[in-house]
Amino acid sequence: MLQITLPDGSKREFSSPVSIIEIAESIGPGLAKAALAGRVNGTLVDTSHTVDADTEVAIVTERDDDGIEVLRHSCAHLMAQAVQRLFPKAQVTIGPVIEDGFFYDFAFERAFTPEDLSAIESTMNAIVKEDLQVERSVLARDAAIAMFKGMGEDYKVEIIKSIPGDEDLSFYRQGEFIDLCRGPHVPSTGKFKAFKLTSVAGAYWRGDSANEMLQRIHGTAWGSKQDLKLYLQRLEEAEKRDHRKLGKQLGLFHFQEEAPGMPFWHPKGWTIYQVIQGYMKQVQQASNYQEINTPQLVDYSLWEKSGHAAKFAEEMFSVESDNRMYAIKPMNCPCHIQVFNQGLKSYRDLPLRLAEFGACHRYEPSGSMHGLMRVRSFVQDDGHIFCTEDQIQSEVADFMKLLFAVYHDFGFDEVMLRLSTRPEKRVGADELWDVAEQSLKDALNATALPWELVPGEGAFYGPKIEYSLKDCMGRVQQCGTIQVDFFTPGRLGAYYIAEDSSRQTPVMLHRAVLGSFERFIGVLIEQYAGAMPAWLSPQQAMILNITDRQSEYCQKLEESLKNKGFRASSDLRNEKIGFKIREHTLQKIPYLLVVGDKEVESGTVAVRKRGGEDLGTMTFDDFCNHLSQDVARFGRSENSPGASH
RNA sequence: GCUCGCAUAGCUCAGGUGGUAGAGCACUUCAUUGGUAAUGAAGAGGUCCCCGGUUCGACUCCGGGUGUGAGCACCA
Repeated sequence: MLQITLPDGSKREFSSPVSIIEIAESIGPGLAKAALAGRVNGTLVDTSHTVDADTEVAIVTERDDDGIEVLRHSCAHLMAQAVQRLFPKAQVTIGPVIEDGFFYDFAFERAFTPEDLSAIESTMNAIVKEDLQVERSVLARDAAIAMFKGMGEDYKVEIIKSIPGDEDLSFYRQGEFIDLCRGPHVPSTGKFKAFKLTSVAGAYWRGDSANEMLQRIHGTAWGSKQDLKLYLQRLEEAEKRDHRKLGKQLGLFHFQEEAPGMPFWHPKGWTIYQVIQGYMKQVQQASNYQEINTPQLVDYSLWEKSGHAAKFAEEMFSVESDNRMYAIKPMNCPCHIQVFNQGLKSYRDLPLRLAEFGACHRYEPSGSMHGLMRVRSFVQDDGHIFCTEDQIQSEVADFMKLLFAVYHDFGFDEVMLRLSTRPEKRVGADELWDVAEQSLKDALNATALPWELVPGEGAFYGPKIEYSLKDCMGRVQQCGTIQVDFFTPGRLGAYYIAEDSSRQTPVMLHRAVLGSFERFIGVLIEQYAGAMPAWLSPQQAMILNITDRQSEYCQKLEESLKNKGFRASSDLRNEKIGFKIREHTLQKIPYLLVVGDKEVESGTVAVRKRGGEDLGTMTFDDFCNHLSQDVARFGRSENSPGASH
């Protein structure tokens, strides 16, 4: 007797070993039809999987996240099958599930075209109609290699050879198509209801740019047509929030051919920039940073000493003048050490915190540039803390507190934390790396927040914590960072006099909260879809007259608002009020003040918000109070607690 | 940097088998002074990204650049 426990706690008995699909059938034909996979003691399996012991079993359908995942993975196989039907010469490589979809990489003599994509999609639909059974089988490594060799699938052979161990490998066959795969997969190709191929692009074999380029086809798959539609709508919405598009529409900045990757900031965009910078100045002052400023051009020899030239020469802009080579600074740290080095430092001076809104230039690879998110000229809210080893812990903790308070003010409460550890190419002794990595781990664990370990991704001089926000397309944008560096200060001759009057090398913490103003503003634009919170809005209030009779009154209002420190202007054009409201609403100005004869007479303003909400008529003072409160709230949501700094 | 695509008015975009181009919005002028998302009329506006080649003739075809988009690689 076999006892199966279902997720609701109910138990079913079977007289002999039983498959997942049979269990589903015993519950109901509807469930059997919907079954995509099973979960046995938490492990996902095919519906054909046989259970031969007392255990917990769940039937996985499209309503399960796991079910969708299986569906997407199987959809990648479906696509590969279609590709090989249409293009028998195409070789398959890998086809994993990703967020919202899947991709599959093919080796083919030419690139796939959009026309190819629709042909592939049609063939996929045909295969769905054929409702082919998906069958799992197991082969020994040697047999598997022989099989793929016979099929001319060189990449699969290479994949198998690179799989460690010598266990047997599982395969999935549907019709004429067979693929190496761990599974599980849907029971038949008839299970797909909603999928779409979205794009084709190049991708390197094994993610290595030294290798040949494959053709990657991206697709998305969902449990229902409705879900697919919602997903496509979500993509469209995200596109409308694209900061590049909004930057143009709202007149914030532009790029042009003569300065690739270097933004030209317009008055409105620069206002946002300046407000953020002013805010950061205050925050850093309150946290005992001292602001400095260092040169834009520095002799190349300094970058050689620091080790940057050896690693980043290709990405540095340089200038020759009077037979001397300068680099346009790609980063600020070596310069900050020069400031530290002026005058003899005592242990009593530590921790010494230097901050700079440092303009940097890097020759980023052309294909990596992306609006404001990745640029060649940018300004970091950079800071370096010179301290002793004992002080690392508390400095990192203080920095994290500062960072979360700032993000909270900007309306970001979800932050992704990652710890990147020693890379292959690095400087310094491993014992020091041990200390540096451990201190960051301790700091992360002290927060009780989840964090991800990314081995090998640290800077060449030290490990780092990265703080990332998501942009509207779901792309993760790294903003803040803190890095522990035991090496650069020593390379550049920094030292302090310790208690025992010995010379000691300080530890340097590199840190940035926003990362760069450029990227952070890009993320903000997308977060708010261009409708910046009042404190950041380039224009906070626009005064609109209805006829020329109110012009003088409007100008007085504008002046009063400006005197109170608000960013206000008036639109006195001879246009209808509906026209002006439309225009300024599209420009996402938070408050529109409508003034007609009635308002002039009573000394009031009629207040309309950019979302269309009518706050009614109020006195000028009441409006000023309202706006003040809105500005003081920063980007924090209405009911969230106040700032902690 | 790599693969593929794209580049036409200030903006968003049409367009043509190779005979130098159009719309809407914006802009300018005139009329209109209108109470919460587009008043009407007229006018002006283009080296069709750049450099070569083919051709009687190139915005269109070919080659090479540059910029840009998606993805990959890179990211101090």
